[in-house]
Amino acid sequence: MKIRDNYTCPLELTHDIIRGKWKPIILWQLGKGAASLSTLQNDITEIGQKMLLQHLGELQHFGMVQKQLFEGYPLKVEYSLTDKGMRMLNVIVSMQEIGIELMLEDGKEEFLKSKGLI
Amino acid sequence: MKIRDNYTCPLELTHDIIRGKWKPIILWQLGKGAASLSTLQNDITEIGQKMLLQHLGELQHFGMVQKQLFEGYPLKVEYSLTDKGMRMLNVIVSMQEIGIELMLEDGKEEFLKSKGLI
DNA sequence: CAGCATCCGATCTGATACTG
DNA sequence: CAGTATCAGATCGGATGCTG
Repeated sequence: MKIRDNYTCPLELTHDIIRGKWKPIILWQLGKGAASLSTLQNDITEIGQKMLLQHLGELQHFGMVQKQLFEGYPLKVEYSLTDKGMRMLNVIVSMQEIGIELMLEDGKEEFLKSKGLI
Repeated sequence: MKIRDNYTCPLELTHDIIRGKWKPIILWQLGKGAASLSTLQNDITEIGQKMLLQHLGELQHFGMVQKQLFEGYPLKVEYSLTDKGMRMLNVIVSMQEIGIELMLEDGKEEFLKSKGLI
């Protein structure tokens, strides 16, 4: 993603941070706790490794996610939310909640039930 | 914007609704009250007419915005938030708030003051 | 004033192949 | 397991000109 170096409005900044097809779901997953690259890739069905790494990198750039490296083989890495990331998670949670509301109003109860969301 | 006809997750739906460079600011502006096309274009500096119309159309598609036509010349149109749009505004407000927090932590007080945001 | 059509460069996404 | 490089197609953003 093209990263700007300044913003004309706070809204624009937040919008950029969660921009991209996979950013919200990555934050959502990390909200459950730290995870390795492969764990994330298993949990987020259909995401490719390249997009996962790219979006993780952008989230690190914005200070939402931190990476911890463990020495030795096999390689081990743990991604987790920073304090900022946890606060950003509030926005993600709001998005999830209103999304559920909208889907309910659109007659998607069955779908939501099948996902265990209601 | 390419519009999907189904979503695998509520978060994905909300993310799509506010996707695009100008959607959050358009919702923000309409949160202040109904507005005409030209009013919006004046208030949102730098947006072009095409993007404004396109994003307004998408917000209407998702039921966030409604359009009221007035008969006679000169033509008059009023865009405003629907009930859903007003609820979505809560997400936008959260985004603005966390954006302000992040900018403060990044030493942007002067900028925010100049905008009257703090 | 409100809105549409077209064209083009910039960006985004994803598949594939390769490295430590 | 974690991460990089490259390439192609889809999408996005914006400038411009035209219509009712």
